[in-house]
Amino acid sequence: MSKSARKPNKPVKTRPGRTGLSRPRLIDEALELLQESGLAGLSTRRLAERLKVQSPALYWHVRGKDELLQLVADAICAQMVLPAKARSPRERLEAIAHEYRRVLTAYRDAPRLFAEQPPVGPNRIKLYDAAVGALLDEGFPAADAIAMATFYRHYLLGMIIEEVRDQQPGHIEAPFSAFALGVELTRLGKAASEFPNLAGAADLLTHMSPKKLFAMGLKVLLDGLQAHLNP
Amino acid sequence: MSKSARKPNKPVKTRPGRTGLSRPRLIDEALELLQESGLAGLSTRRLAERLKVQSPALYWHVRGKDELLQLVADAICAQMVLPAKARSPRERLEAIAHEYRRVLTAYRDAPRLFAEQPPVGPNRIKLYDAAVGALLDEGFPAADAIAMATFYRHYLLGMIIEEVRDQQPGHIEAPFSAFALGVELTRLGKAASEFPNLAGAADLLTHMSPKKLFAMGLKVLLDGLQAHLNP
DNA sequence: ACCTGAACACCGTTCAAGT
DNA sequence: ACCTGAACACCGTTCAAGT
Repeated sequence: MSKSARKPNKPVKTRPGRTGLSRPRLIDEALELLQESGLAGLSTRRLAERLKVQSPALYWHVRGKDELLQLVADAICAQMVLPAKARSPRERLEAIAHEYRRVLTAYRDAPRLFAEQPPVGPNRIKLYDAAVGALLDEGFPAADAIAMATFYRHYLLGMIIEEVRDQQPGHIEAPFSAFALGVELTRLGKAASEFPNLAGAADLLTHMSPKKLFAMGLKVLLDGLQAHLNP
Repeated sequence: MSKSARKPNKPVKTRPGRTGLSRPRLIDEALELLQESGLAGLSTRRLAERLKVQSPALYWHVRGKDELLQLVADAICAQMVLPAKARSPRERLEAIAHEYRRVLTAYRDAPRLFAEQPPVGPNRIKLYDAAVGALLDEGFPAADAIAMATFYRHYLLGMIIEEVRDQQPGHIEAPFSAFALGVELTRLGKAASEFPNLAGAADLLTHMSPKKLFAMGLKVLLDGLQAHLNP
């Protein structure tokens, strides 16, 4: 994947002034840059530098940075293995969810990338289509299936964003991680008595694994869908 | 709120070199700038210009841009009216959700701001505490209540983000709006047959109001929570 | 067709210096 | 204590010009 089409030892000089730039190479290198430097480090200029090209060169292959990011997101999405249609709808929805989580946690800042960029591109649409398909097979009327697929997506994305945020070293400000919540509560100082329900929260959060949390949330969502189906 | 502490006609010259800058004034003006120019337009330099101050001056009152954004988010959060504890837990959760939606849709780019910045600050924590409180009263064990509150938050945020994205004029790329999905499907061209389940989706999405969608998603979530409580 | 050079209009932040 | 001036190290993008 990331080790594709690199220049061989003897550079294939197609023509003078030609650098062998291409959309796939852009995407490939952008993915590596994302892994190394995160979303903030993925700038057009740094990407150009990596490709040994002046940054305006990118704009011949890509409309702008947003399109580049959408292409990167779609490339990440391409790695998800969608479940076979033979399996039950609920199993499919679960499988999609876990694939989503698996792939998005594998790439640095991928959850944020997916949340920021609109779901554009064949692979992201394909994923959406798969979710809608499962919901249709579950028995939802078409309009509901589409709505539910949207909920489903946001739910997953939100949970994965939070899970990943906690993993970032130094990024302990998010008070939904055990440690950070404690920090924030003490930072807010004596007013902490205003938050009676969060008193023991910090401790409790320590004992929950992200994977279990994710599975728990998924179950809540799927049960909610089921309830909507059989009122 | 936004019309507070502005300089009167006769500027109160406290001391030479003193500009009357303060944290509340920063937050106030930042909120207005956000309304006018959106999240991308809310830069430290533009904010300084509005306050008739050199941009480094801000750094005496605020640690950096992130802290500023967190303060802004917390100020927005302060406008939410939390439900009385007398009401039933489910009613409270519904009320919180609708307040969340009401306030976040009132401020430009507020949903994105809330998603990007970690939930730090007294008002955001208070909101979190209120949700956890309702869930505890509903009968959840403490650990579950905290987990559920996290799901709840992400769910709401995700749905509101998508709803607002569609409202932005020109920002029609998100294929979860009726129009944009149609655009994207045709953009992907002949491969559209790969997405059998999305065929009529564009039309269906047209007939769903954001408010109804939001309420529907909320019901799904709350039903899911209920199912978790009574298995 | 594909890329460079130069430029434009921005960013967030630091830090010595002023008052 | 509170702010300015100057500077640093960046951004994304446009556009004429080159090959």
